[in-house]
Amino acid sequence: MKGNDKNGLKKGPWTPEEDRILVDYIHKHGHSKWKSVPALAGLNRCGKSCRLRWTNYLRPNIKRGNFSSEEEQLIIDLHALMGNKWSAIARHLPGRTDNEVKNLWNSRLKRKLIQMGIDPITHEPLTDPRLHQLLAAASFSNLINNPLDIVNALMLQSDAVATLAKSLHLSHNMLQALASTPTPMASQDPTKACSTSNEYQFGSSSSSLPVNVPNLDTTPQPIPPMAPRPTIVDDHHETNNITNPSSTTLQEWDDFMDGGEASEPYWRDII
DNA sequence: AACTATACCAACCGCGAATTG
DNA sequence: GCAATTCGCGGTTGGTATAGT
Repeated sequence: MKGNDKNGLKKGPWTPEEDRILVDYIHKHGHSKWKSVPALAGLNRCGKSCRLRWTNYLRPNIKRGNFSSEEEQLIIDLHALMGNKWSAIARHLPGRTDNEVKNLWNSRLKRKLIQMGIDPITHEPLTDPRLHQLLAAASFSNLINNPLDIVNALMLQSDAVATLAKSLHLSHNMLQALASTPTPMASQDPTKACSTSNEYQFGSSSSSLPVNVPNLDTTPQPIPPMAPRPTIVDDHHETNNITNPSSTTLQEWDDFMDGGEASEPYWRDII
């Protein structure tokens, strides 16, 4: 039957009635065993489908609607730090699910970064071949319609390439600090290390977003940016910002580097 | 008005980790 | 200690809405 799997379980979109049944059941009995939830609740769904529906849609305190620019910026910052750890990123955005964050990234943020000349995977400036590759893959009609944006992206790149050289220096300092500081943290997954902070702030500039991370219990620790930090700007203002590469937040990275804050002792303190 | 392309989002799938017996 | 089961996560797909031609 269409819409049912081989076990006769229903697949596809949930109906309001199914939602009501699931919510009622979980409110009364909880969900200690997802596998048994559908049978006990009287739903013709698999447990996995119930769990997904609950965590991504029905759970209390889910925040629906558009992401604010602050939330978008935070996702970019966290992605630079954690990579595709959507659940970890979502934990820092109250009311948002990993699925929502992932969808936002794949549908909008990734493209925005590419337009700004930033590699969405590494968060580093795109090299020419990589830029062409991504631009081709993304088929940006708006870029094509506005050749100025391509020029802007390339200008951003030249600005960023200089920054990249400095970031290599930073990496060197980090490695030195790691090598000379025997600590368990050095061998840990940085995402795990991050998730144990109560809060952290990106960069040292005044534009850093204060990131409140609830329900975590260790000492707050400022974490510097791991990569040039692109700032998402409103579409309506994008052109104005981009036409002046020197005014981008890459400058913040420069300041961070030039200020000597990213020296080996700095990283040793962090570690 | 009809068709096509694109963007967005909900849901599914498969895999690895954690838990249980 | 090990196999089976359950859960959580990230990647991907498919449906729908909207914009563009």
